[in-house]
Amino acid sequence: MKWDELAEESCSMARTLSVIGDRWTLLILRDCFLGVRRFDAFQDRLGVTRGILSDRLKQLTEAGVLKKIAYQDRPPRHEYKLTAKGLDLYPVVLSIVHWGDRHMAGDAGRPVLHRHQSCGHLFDPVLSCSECGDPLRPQEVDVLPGPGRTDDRHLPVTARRSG
Amino acid sequence: MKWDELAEESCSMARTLSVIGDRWTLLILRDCFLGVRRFDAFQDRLGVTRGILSDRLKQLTEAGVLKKIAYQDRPPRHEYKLTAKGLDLYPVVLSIVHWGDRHMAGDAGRPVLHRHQSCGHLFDPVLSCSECGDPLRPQEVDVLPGPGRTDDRHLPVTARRSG
DNA sequence: CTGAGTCGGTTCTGAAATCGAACTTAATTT
DNA sequence: AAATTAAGTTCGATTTCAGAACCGACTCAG
Repeated sequence: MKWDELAEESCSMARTLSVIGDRWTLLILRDCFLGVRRFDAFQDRLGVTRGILSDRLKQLTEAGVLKKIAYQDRPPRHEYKLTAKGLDLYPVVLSIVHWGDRHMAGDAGRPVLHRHQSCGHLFDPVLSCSECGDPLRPQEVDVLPGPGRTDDRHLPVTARRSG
Repeated sequence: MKWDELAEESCSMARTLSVIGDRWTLLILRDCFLGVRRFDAFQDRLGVTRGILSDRLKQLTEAGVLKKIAYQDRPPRHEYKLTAKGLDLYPVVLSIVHWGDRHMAGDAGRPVLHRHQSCGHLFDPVLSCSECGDPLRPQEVDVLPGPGRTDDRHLPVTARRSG
């Protein structure tokens, strides 16, 4: 399967991965959320080759996750900023960071801490139910066919016993 | 930068991506959460080549995300199951799916729906603060150096003005 | 007891992606 | 005039991936 075929799958995960399912892309997004905006700044921080960086920034821009904003005209220069669509990736990024904090931090502890401005506390992110507010656990979630389903390859195995 | 170097970075995101930062790995994990357990079942559902699948399952097992469990002896056969460490990736997987639901679903709507058993409602996942319970927004989160930090390449740009 | 099928892989070759380094273009600074 | 900055592009060498065939241990049907 190729990257552009991924986007056609009847699965929201596959479609999302067609945009962000690459390690450099996700590291670029991490830096975006940390306030990095310029080509050379990404390159210095990430250590990625310029060719790859150029390609990934173009893809993210075409996908509507980043937008190019000019900050001077002669010579033309611009910076990359997260769109609303890109800002919506915050839960993805923070969930990934949090798993690393819990399971990949060495004895020295986690490399960064997060503080919630509105309550003032250091916190961990928790994924919870929009309806009742309780934390979500995989055993307590049913996966059902939705209106946009075109095949049942991505339903749970327990829901496909008829075939 | 190579994959094994990623694991040494002073950044929880980079460390996590050294384990799951690959599109096939994440699709394998999606299927794990949907109840897929066996090599050929993964191969049928994903359309991945057997060589890649073999490699990724080995990596996930070595990383402690999956464990091999024998279900018969002659010939030796086993299945792959999520460990506790693997189950902790649920917020990552669900956040990715949810972003796809919001931003990549076509006119037909999302391919699958999620129902929370304990409250009975169809829901969206929300990332919230462990301390006050409010939804987290990137503008309201401060990133601070933690005890395990070994350099400041992964701090926000605003926290590095001294250098 | 032969032949097909199952399961969990490995091996092979050509195609594609990535790496590192150098080069380009337009403008400013020394 | 020469160096520097910013945002890329280009190029050859290396690495990874895709697609297909093959393998080994066993079971089952005839």
